[in-house]
Amino acid sequence: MMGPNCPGANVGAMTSEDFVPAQLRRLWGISEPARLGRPAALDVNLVVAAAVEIADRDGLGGVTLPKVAKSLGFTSMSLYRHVGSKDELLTLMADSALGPPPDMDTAGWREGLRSWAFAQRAVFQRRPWLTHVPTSGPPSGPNQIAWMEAALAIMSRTRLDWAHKVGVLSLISGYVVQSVRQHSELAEGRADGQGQADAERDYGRALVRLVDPERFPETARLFSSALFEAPPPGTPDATVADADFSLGLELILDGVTVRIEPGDS
Amino acid sequence: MMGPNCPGANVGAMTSEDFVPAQLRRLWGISEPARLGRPAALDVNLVVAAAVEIADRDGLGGVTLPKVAKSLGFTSMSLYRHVGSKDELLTLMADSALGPPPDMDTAGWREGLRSWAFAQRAVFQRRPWLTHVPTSGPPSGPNQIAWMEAALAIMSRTRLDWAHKVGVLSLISGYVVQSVRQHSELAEGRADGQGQADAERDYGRALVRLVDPERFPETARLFSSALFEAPPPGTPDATVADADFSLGLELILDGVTVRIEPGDS
DNA sequence: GAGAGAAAGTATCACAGATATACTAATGAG
DNA sequence: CTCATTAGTATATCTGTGATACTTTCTCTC
Repeated sequence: MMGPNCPGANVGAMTSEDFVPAQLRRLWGISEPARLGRPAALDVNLVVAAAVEIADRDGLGGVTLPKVAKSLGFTSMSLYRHVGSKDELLTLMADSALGPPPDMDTAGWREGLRSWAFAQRAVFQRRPWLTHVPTSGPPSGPNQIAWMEAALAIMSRTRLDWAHKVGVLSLISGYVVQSVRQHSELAEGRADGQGQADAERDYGRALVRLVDPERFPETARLFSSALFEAPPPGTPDATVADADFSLGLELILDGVTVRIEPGDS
Repeated sequence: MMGPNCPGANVGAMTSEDFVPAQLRRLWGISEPARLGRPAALDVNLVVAAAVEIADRDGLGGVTLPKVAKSLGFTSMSLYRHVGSKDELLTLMADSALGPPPDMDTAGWREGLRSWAFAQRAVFQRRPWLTHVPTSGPPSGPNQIAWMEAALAIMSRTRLDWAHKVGVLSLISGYVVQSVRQHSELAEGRADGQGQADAERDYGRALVRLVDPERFPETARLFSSALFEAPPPGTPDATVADADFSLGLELILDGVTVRIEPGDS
């Protein structure tokens, strides 16, 4: 799991008071520079930046230790000196690529949460691979925490208790992830081959033949409803996607309202 | 992508009227038995069943073509005769493992959707690997369609339009997936090593030292809130998880209520 | 009642990625 | 200067996907 030569792997050397797992130290960028021995030409941030660049270009699947190393002019094994394992690299990439949250309107909780959700969605849309990074633990990177802080700040004037705040936060952030992932996976699925319109038409045609109206009456009605007819040709995909996203988000916010109702804005 | 020897790979041989992609045919179990040549000892269902069994035991990561083949007493390559690619195998597994939806209370939409969500959650909890199968397209397997039908049936007495029905459905189902995945991934993360309590204590200790109250005031308050103190020792994990799940679900249902409000039950 | 030829299953192979182990190289403390 | 310490490398193993080119075992046709 963890390379035997990782700095900080020798945990016993530290006081239990100072103990912060090596992974967390790397996540927060607090590693002692190591004053002895050969100086490092490489460091965590370099490695992570290179990996992120590759992910941006080729998706998460394109990130392999050999490729990252080559893009830096080193061998694969050199990376283990800095990141412990590929899983850890992914975690580091996720926090780094997430970046800090933008300044946000905190006037009203509803507007605040809405803009938080849209901001996060924008980040994920720019880097869809982020939604595919397996969450290997509770949020612990500095940027993840910063986003969390932003959301909590938005809800701070609210009478919600901590459990509700955390619940709302994870509901919304889960929704954002889920919705971006959905879209990006569908887009990927039809990447090689035909265009979106063709793919949808084929899908529809095939399924209409498979979905027996006796067995699946509602679904059959859905497939023959206007929803699956071609949208007016001028409509950009993004507009449709935004509408879908807003629909769910506003629904959630309505739900939140019910909990906050009697209280302040 | 698709094995060169797949039955049905020779698409040109079919009328365009009959055209249903090979993958869909396998998904719906409608492949002509092939009256010529050597009869098959293996078939899609056998392969999929074996793969599901492995996934149940070892997780999705444990599913590899060699292992599946060996468990059936064949070689890896033989599977390509029946499933086209590993990705397709995953899709087939997902639909098969999902199974048909149980009979459900359709009296009131709210109770209906609630029990739909809990039913789906139960399936996912039983097979957490299901939440990790990449969705390679819109729902198209017979079981996926059946679950969709069930949800649409529940909403059929409602005044929601199709766009809203689909929106609500995907919101809820996304929530279920997200929430089960979250839990299973966290559980996995602490699988090797210490128990849950230890892990959480370590997490808390480490983060408390990293989360500067100046920079992250709300988060710091959260960490020192009662929420992170140990729950009464008798409480089973499942109870806590159920409460978390219900919190989000009821919130969503409240949101749905707002859309249905003036209408029927 | 061959034997053509189609489909099932197999044997090998090439390749790629993760990561352990054992090396060589550079550098500052003493 | 020299040696403990740390950085990066070389090499090798193990595992997984999937390509290519067989051999086997059927049925259908002549």
